[in-house]
Amino acid sequence: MVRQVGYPINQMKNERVCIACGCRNFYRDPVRGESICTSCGCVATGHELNTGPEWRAFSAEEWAARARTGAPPRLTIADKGLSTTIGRSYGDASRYCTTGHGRAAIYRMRKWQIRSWTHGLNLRNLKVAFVEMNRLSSQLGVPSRIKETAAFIYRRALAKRIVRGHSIDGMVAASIYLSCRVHETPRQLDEIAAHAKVERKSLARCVRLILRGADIRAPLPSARNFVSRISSDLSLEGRTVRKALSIIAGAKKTGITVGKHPSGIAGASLYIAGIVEDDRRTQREIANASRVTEVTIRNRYKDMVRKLGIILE
DNA sequence: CTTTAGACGAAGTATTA
DNA sequence: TAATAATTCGTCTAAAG
Repeated sequence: MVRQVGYPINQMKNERVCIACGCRNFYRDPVRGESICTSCGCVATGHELNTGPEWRAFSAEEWAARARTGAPPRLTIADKGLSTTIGRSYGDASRYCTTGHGRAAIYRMRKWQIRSWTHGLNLRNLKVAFVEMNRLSSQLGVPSRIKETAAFIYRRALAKRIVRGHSIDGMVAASIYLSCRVHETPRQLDEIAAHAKVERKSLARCVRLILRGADIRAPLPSARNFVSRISSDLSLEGRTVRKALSIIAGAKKTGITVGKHPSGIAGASLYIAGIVEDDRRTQREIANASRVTEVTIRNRYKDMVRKLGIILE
């Protein structure tokens, strides 16, 4: 279950062609609802986000329960309205994982879900947790698809007895953080901690606990995932974005990115790309948008320029 | 005055003994 | 558990534009 939640079918089918270069390689930024062409860097405001439900249903009754035409999910029926149920048919809506590993994974998912249902104690915990999850999600502006995954992660953590002895709020925040990573639109710990009811430090501890104990595989945040957010904050040109992405790709090949802060890499790449493409921003601007310090931007960009042999001006 | 460069120690993280 | 290495961050100083 490397990717237990895929994009909805209708989004996958809804492939679009870049107006500028004709390719189909869009990098989506659901936070802003924009798609950015990875070939030419042009930004297309995404209609696809609203063409269908952002959530995924694991079963037919789930689909019916979630449809927006009905009453909004109520917390008083937390075991129905807000819970994610995995149906018995093996195979999920995005048609991944229909045999072998995936099948076993879905079986495991289902087992843990049922286990967490049946404990009445957990229900009370879930009610409290979902209140915070809704609050934090809307404050952070995460799409509901990510919120659903976060709920799933939290339920699993609860089922595996990881929450016990730690603050619910911290675990909720950690679930959202991990969910963002699963969906390849990572947020930074600081960003989430700023709106959560816990310190960054304990949030990080919760994240580690879940990662270790709950068998959640969230890909490490990649610098690429931060580029679109930073660049649109700074209104950088498309060609600059594209340049930055190619710098990142080059840097990854040489292996100088491992162990470094991804948004630092992203910021430094955009800084370099800005100079190269004559679409320059100051280190301070880049640092603010990247949510790292100027020092980090400097160190990273010096490193990249030296190791990649980029000539500036 | 603003931007950039670089040095220092503090703090948090990951790995190893 | 303790020690170690590598990293980011905040602050400070200095130079260049």
